[in-house]
Order: sequence, then C-alpha cells, then structure tokens
Amino acid sequence: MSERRKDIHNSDIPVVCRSCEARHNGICGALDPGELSQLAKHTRMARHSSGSELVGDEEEVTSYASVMKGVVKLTKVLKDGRQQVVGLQFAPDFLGRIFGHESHVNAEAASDVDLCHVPKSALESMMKENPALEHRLMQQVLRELDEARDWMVTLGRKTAAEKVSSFLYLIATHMDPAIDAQGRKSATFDLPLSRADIADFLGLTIETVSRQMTKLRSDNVIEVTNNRHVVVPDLERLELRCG
Amino acid sequence: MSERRKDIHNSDIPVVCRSCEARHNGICGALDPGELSQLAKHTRMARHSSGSELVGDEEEVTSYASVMKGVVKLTKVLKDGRQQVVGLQFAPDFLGRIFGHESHVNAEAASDVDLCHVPKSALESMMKENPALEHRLMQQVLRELDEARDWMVTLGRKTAAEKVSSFLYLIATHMDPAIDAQGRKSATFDLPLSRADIADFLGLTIETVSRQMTKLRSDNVIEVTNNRHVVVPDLERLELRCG
DNA sequence: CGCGGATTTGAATAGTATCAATACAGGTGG
DNA sequence: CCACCTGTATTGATACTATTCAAATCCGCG
Repeated sequence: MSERRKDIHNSDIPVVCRSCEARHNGICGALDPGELSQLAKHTRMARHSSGSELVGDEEEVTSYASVMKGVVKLTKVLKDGRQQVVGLQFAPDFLGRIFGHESHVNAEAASDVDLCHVPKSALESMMKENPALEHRLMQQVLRELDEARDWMVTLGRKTAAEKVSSFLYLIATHMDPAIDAQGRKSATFDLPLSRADIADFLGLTIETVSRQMTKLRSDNVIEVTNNRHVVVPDLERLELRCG
Repeated sequence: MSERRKDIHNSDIPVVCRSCEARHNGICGALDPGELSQLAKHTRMARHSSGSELVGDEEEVTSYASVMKGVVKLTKVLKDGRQQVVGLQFAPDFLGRIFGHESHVNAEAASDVDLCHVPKSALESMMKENPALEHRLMQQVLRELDEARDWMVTLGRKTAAEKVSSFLYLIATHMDPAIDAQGRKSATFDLPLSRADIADFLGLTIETVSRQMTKLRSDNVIEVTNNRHVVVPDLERLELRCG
C-alpha cells in the first residue's frame, strides 16, 4: 500500500512503468525513479503473437527485453532438426544474452507475449553507472543456471511419467497466480505450450506426452478441458509423481 | 611477454599466485597486483583426492575456490538415489554459488584436485570494491549457463551413441593441452571420470556407455588403453558422430 | 599370484519411438 | 447457426533402443 502511495505521489516514475511487474521483481527494481525515467526514454513496449521468433540463434544481439506478459521459450536445434527447449521465461524475466555479441539460443513467443524492449547500449551504459543493476542481472542468470541444472536431472534421469508430472508442476507453480497463497493445495491454469513444445522441453515425442497426460487424467491427478486448460486438485499428489 | 616481464619485476605479486592459471584466465585476472596480494592473504591452497566431497547439496557456503588442477563434478541426486552430473569444472574455473547461502549441487573431486580456497567474506568484500571482479564472475556464470543448455540438448535429444561421442569430444577439447594448436586433428588424454560418472553425466547406464565405447573402438574412432587412456586420431570424425 | 573393484559382454525385458489411423477443437464460409 | 476443413491431439500396433540382470574378463594392487 505504501508502495502504491509512493507511486501516485512521485510523478517522476514514468507512466509506462507504473503498473509494471518488472519494476518490482524484475530488472528495473534496481533503479531509482530518476534512472527509471532515463531508461524509459529508450524502452518500447511491443506485443508478439504466439509463435513469432524473437531472437534467432547466432543472431547479433542489439537489444534486450523484459517479459511483461506471456511465456517465451528458448530452444536449440541440432543440424538434423531435432529440437530441445532449454528454458522458459515468464514475467518479469529478463530476455537476452548479456555481454554476448550473439545469442546462443532461439527465443520464440510460446504464447502471446508482451515485451518491454530496451537497446543494448542504453542498458549497458546504465549498468556502468549502477552496479546494483548488474547485480540484479547476475541474480537472474544464477536463477536460470539453477533452473537449467534442475532440468538436466529431469532430462537425464526421470521417466516419461515423471517428466510430464514435473512439467505440469513447474507450470502450475509459475502460472497460477493463486498459488502463492500459502497452504493452497490446488492449481488451475492454461498450458502455454502445445504438446509438441512440451515434448521438445521434456525430450520426448508428442505421443508419449499425450499418453502420460491421459494416464494422469485417468488417475485423477489432473483434469483437462479443451486440451489446454488444466486443473490440479491436489498439488502434493502431483509432486509425488515427479520422482 | 610484457605480461611476463611485469611479473618478474613486480614483486608485489604474491609468490603463490605467480604461476597460477586463474590469475590470467580465471577470476583473479580482474585484480591488480595490490588487490591480488590483499586477497592472497586469505587464500589457502589444498589438494583433494579423487572422490572426496567438496561441497554438499544444501550445505551452507562459507568459502569459494578456484580449480587449479584436476576436474570437479557437480551432481544432483533424486530422493531414490538416481544421480545426474550437471556440470564439470576444469582449471581455472570458479567453484561455489556466488551470493547464495547454500549450494544447490554437490561438488566432488572427479580426479585428484588442487583448489585455491578463499573465504566468502573476503571475496565478496573485494567484489564490492572492484566491479570488474563481479563482472568476471558474471562471465563465468554465463559460460556455465551456455554449457548447461548445450548439455540439455545432449540429454534430451541425442542417442546413446551421440551422447558418448559428445562426451569424449568435450573431454578431448578440455583436457588435451595440445588441442589449442590450430589445425590439430588428433587428441590424447586420460579420462577424468569413471564409467559410472560418465553414465551419470550422460543419463545412461554404465553398460550402455561401455557398449558405445566398444563400438567407437571397433569403428576406429578412438583407441583405448587401460580403460582410461584415450587417443582420438581424427577429431573431425568424432565430431561427426555428435549429432 | 591372487584378490576385489571396475569394466565388458551377453540375453531377456521394459520403455519409448515410430508409423498409422482416428478423434477433437477452433476457425471459415455458406 | 451449422457444416466443413485444417491443424492438433489421442489412441493403437509394432519396432527398436536402452535397461536390467547375470556372467565373464580386465586391471590395479597387496
């Protein structure tokens, strides 16, 4: 609440930033109102529809972005076309390979996505002024590293059933806003990924993903309507199946 | 060369640091001679024999270290004991979860390892003084993230044969010092990991690893003596099998 | 030389992929 | 508003890869 009041009374905060999630938990949380206005001069909000490519592998990076809404998938492809999803980014995650000249992954909008773009130079010069900003980015990269390593365990050592459960658990805890409330045992959400994307994330085929979903449904661990909408009545029961 | 001269003439550089690889390519490359002596007051070199645990999962982190010699493996374990190697660290890599209070992985000496330990507080206070140091750490974390994501592709989408080839290729390019010479087509090295470790790295069983090694041997892609010593006569031919 | 752990090899099995057919959902035009 | 159409998802039958269990061999070491 005091937070809210401050916003209202401090007209220094750029209008576009006022309701922005990234300002609190994202990158911009490291900035004071002055820096925020400075940076906001260079930012550009944009909507990207599901499936559109945001950054190509080995493409030169000229700008960064914060995910404001939706889910971005990071993928890598082998020469023969086999694909692996190597990361999912939710609001208010930061998008882009910091300090690198080219991206090592493809970034694609998995759902409709809103991004807040900022030119590489603008962010990097602000980073020079404000070490807290680089520190914030470091925290994000460390979190991504932890997530990548967690997922390596899933990819290398879990069965198909455990993989699918782990995926649903991951999405449930990231997508259902009500989940933060302590003691909440159930979750409801729309899957941001197609079966093909899920398969590429889990290192499985779409048929195997589908079969495991069917099994979870018949075991009453999940309810699915319209292929995308999922209800998990008891998250603990789902977690038990994650291996 | 001028680099070398500076060392000889500048007696400020601590004796223990003079021949240290980490001073050039590792973390300490961000430090000037004064900072180096300051930090060296707190460092402690130690040898750890193969198999010894360096940091436990969820153990509180009180010190960091640079790998001076040998290979460290980072692992994660599921409740039922299934294990996954989530990273390998070679000299002069940095070891330890920066800014985290506890480690999220187990670190174990895969071979005999020399570490240069430094207390968490000493490094972190120096990081406050010198943003270049944090920047250097950021680079290392970013590299680890890239490696983790590359490995996710291997774990999720490659066949057993491709996994084993990829592993051998990784080790060859990291372990054979002669490999840096351009145009070098062959490599020779000792495997720093047992078959069990390799299996845990690749998400396979030891039997499958063994069978694939046998196949590579009978296809004349590698020569193996004493189970550990490997010669790759033509690296390109190995690379072709990495998928 | 013989012991014990590590590695290789073999045979049977289980789990996942592949190929093929059917069912379903969402959008389009009549 | 409904029938159609297209892409997505499910279900089924079979093939294949990697695992499992078991045995033999190799290697370092006392």
